[in-house]
Amino acid sequence: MAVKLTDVAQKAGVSVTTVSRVINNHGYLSDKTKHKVFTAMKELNYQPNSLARSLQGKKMKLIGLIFPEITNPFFAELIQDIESILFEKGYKIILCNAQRDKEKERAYLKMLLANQVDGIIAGAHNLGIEEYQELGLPIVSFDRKLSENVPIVSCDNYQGIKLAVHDLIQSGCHKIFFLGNKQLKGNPTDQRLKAYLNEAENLNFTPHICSVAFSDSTLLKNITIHEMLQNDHPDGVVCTDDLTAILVLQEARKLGLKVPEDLKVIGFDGTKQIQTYHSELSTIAQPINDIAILLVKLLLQRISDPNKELNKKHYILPVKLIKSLTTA
Amino acid sequence: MAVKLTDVAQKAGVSVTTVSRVINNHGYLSDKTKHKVFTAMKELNYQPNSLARSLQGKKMKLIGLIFPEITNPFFAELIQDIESILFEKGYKIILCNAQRDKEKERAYLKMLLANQVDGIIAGAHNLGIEEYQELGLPIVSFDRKLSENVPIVSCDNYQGIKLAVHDLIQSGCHKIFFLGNKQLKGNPTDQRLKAYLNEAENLNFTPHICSVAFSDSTLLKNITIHEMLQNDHPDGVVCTDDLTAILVLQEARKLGLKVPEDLKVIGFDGTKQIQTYHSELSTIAQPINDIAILLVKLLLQRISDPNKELNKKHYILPVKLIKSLTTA
DNA sequence: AAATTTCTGTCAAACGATTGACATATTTCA
DNA sequence: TGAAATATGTCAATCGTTTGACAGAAATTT
Repeated sequence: MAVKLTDVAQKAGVSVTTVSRVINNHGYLSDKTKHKVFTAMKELNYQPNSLARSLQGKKMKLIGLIFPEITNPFFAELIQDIESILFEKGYKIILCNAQRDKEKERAYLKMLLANQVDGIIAGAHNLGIEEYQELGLPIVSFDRKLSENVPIVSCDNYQGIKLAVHDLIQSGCHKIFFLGNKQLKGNPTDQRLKAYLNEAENLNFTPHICSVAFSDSTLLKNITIHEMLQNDHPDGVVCTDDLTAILVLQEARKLGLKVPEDLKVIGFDGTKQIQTYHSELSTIAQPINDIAILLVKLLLQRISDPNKELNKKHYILPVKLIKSLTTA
Repeated sequence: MAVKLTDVAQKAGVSVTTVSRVINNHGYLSDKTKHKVFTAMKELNYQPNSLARSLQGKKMKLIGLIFPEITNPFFAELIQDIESILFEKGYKIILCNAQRDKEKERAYLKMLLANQVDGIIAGAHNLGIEEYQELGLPIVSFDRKLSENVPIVSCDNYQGIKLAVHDLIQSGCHKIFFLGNKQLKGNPTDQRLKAYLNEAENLNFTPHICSVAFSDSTLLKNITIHEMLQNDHPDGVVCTDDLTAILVLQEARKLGLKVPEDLKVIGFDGTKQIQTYHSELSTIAQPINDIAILLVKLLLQRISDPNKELNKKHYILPVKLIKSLTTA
């Protein structure tokens, strides 16, 4: 059985109350007793039972993370950063993999509630707004509108695509395609398509949208991309994520298209991983670490002061164009 | 405040005991009462407090996962698979990112203990054996020897490298380098180097080891790889992971070496991600999903029957050679 | 020496749920 | 009709920890 308060008390030769007082630094305590208790705790390798503590109203120091997947390098890096920052602050994370599955996401929300998490960072894309509203828990969201009183953090999606389009135009492209999700759902990522359409108008080129859903299989995406390249002959493609952009590069290679001479591709996300292992890809880089820092900061703020009005609903962080060395 | 048992009882017009009995299906219960209670639970969106339950000796249904990083696609896919399987069985995971940091790993172990996890799946590489021994918790390990009574799951590391070496020889290579970690620490992955050395002897070629640590930075790895390619002119390289193998491909390209004509490279891991986005890479594929299934199965066995003797200490799963289309 | 401050202990209630003991009511079926 | 089975309720203890009330003891100040 695990070591408990009474064991420590016995070992230190004091009462349980005293041990509890030492741990919580509560009331008068002599250095001698404190020392006795601390050494006893160390010797027994005592860990206070978080569960029992939290029943007393103490914080669990537990945060739920809900993301659609972790194998996507963007989410992996974001999650890793969030985890590191939270660890520094004494929080642990329960990782939830919503997998584009509404039911799973719903089940996860219940579970997080049952486990008394202190708050949730939500980045999944499935559920309607309602379920999040009635949780009564501090929540912050990434790139997703959940409810009026859930702050959103996202990168400057609009500026990102604008940068991408301008870069392609400046590189001499004339037939620029937008490759990504076409559906608008009121989320910040909608700005990507909007930016493309606006810039098409501003810069006077005809918009071409090739629709692939984030959730489409690689196979399906490849077919769509293949058709686009073969039938429509774009000379520039703006993609809404790096992985899809790489598929475009691969299909282009198969078709014997020369990159960047015949075709220029720009991705979106700019993870360290893609930049390291696919440095041939130009991309719009999201400030992943800053996003992580801000998400955590906002969440901890809301945890410590849940009723405070939001000073801001939507935090938009700047993006950066990273040009590939081969395209330069 | 969160809904609790008393609220449900009040709503359903029964006693708390009855509600608890309904939830735990304990004793005699009429369908009518069950129904009343269930509807009350739904209407109030009641979630039993896991913490309070676990104080009663109930399982938390929580598993701690300790891995060195999650941005590596291999770990990302393994973690994702483990998570999915555990979710199906009603378990959640606390994700711990040990980050090659001994202190962080130690802190995590304490934290998992304090949070009353039911068991741990360990894949990190930092700590000495001692700390894991005295946890008094069901543990299973991936690719790592932790203690006599912690079962290990790994792929057939030996066979993997053997397959790789044979393939290179059959493809006509004469100067085959081993690129990976040189230190032997008594872990299953040591078999990779061992297999290489053995096969060098069996197949009569001189072994060349180029040492890069798993934890080296990409920059450092690149320098080492660059020097190896430029100074030693290998015609085949066996890598102990796919990411390093890709670095070799990239450096080779920079040096103007033709792959596979001048140089053949084989990686190790075979993640879906690398296979999708670097299909030019031959690799030894680990059966990630099977590893996940087995890890979970063994852990749950140990949780349900902690004192049962292990029938086996080390489970070795078969690997598969995946040849790239370009090399074929 | 008396008053005050500091320290430690005992005791008990609370957190939310579980569960056994026990009582009582209702139903079932010999 | 009466015994047995079924159904529900009351009450209290328990899990490990926190915390307030209260009581003394020891140390410090006046």
